[in-house]
Amino acid sequence: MRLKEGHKEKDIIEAAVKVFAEFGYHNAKISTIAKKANVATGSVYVYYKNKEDILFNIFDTLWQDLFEKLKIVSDNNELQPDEKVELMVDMVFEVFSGNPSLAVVFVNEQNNIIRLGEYRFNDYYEKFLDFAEAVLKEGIAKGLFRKEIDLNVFRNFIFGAIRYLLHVWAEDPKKIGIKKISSTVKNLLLHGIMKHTRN
Amino acid sequence: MRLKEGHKEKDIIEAAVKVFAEFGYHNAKISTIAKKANVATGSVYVYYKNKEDILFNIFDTLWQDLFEKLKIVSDNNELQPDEKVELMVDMVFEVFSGNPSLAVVFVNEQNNIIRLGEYRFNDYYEKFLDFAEAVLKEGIAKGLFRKEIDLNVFRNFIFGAIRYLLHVWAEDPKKIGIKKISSTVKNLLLHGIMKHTRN
DNA sequence: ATTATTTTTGAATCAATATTCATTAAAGAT
DNA sequence: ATCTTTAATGAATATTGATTCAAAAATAAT
Repeated sequence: MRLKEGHKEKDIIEAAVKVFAEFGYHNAKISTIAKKANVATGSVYVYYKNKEDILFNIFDTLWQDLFEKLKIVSDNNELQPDEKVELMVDMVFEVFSGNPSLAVVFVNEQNNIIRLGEYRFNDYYEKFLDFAEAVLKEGIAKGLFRKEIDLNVFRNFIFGAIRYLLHVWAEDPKKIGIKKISSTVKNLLLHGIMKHTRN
Repeated sequence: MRLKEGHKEKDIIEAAVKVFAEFGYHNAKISTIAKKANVATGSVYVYYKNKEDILFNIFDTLWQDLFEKLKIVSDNNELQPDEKVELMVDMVFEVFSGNPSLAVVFVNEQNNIIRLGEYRFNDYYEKFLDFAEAVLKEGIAKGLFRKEIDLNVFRNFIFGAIRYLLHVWAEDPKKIGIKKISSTVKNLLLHGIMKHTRN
């Protein structure tokens, strides 16, 4: 018997994240990924069924990570809804903060993933938005948030805004600090841009 | 002499928008576009240099349209900054309201376009964000908007949120009305989600 | 009606690259 | 040391689809 040597499986995924981020899924060559992972082209197929399987793997891991962390915030009954919103925003940025390439892939390939027809990703994604919606609902129930906000629009609004800022940040992490981004997002989300003269 | 018959040029673009929206740029076949435009495959190359030229054309037209309309709002000195924000949001949704496929392409292929290395699109895009930034600045100068908001984060925040909602709407236009979306966006943007207890 | 010019056509070409697979290498078992 | 089993390799294969181009069709001019 011979054991698999090293961390090829992980090496390949990590290389793939970088290559997908740089070239985009469709322009990323398996041979480039293999080279970056210090592995032969054929070896990629020992560990993954095909190219899309690699992408799916990246997203699976990512979503699972996001959920796990989101759930901790969501389930914490000590927190007020507005604090939850803040922590959730922080959390998302935190997940990506060490890995800009992953953020780029997450944002850019979302639609590919859905088009490839793997329904589990729709589910992940729905579940994720449900968290956002639940917090808003809780805030409204507690009389803390304004009830005129449409829940469905809200959850996509926040998702879209964050997703995009993640992308902007990831394309050039030195340009704007992730701290500055997340604090502005939280601020905008809770209070909007206007000075408040009304109740 | 023989004249070009019909509106092949336009037919091809319109078919391409639909096909790109359905399959994504990379999975869209020229032959499919040709078929949908009632034209032979080769004819596509009479009117457009190649596949990316078609995509560029779509974006060129779109950005020009967006600018033109944005400028009218931006230049109107009768309007208060908050009114401008509202009108700008309306305007963007309006541009796409008759053509969901166009919205899908706009959102999904943005990164492709940038990766294809055509710098004019970066310029379009920067200029577009500058409008948003200018309005915020004006509002702050007039004491209407809060000055803590980071301009750079703001402009990407709003762009990302709208872009994404456009996408959600376009994927299933019957699901949420575009009116409901834009009014919620305006509301969220100006006032945030919290009831206001502070100044 | 014939000719000249331009458009349209779609099958053939060509390039790119994902995937396969026969071969080689390594590790453990005997 | 030899054998067995699994891992790793990368050149060869196969597919896909963008692009080309020689031929056909349409129109206008003569």
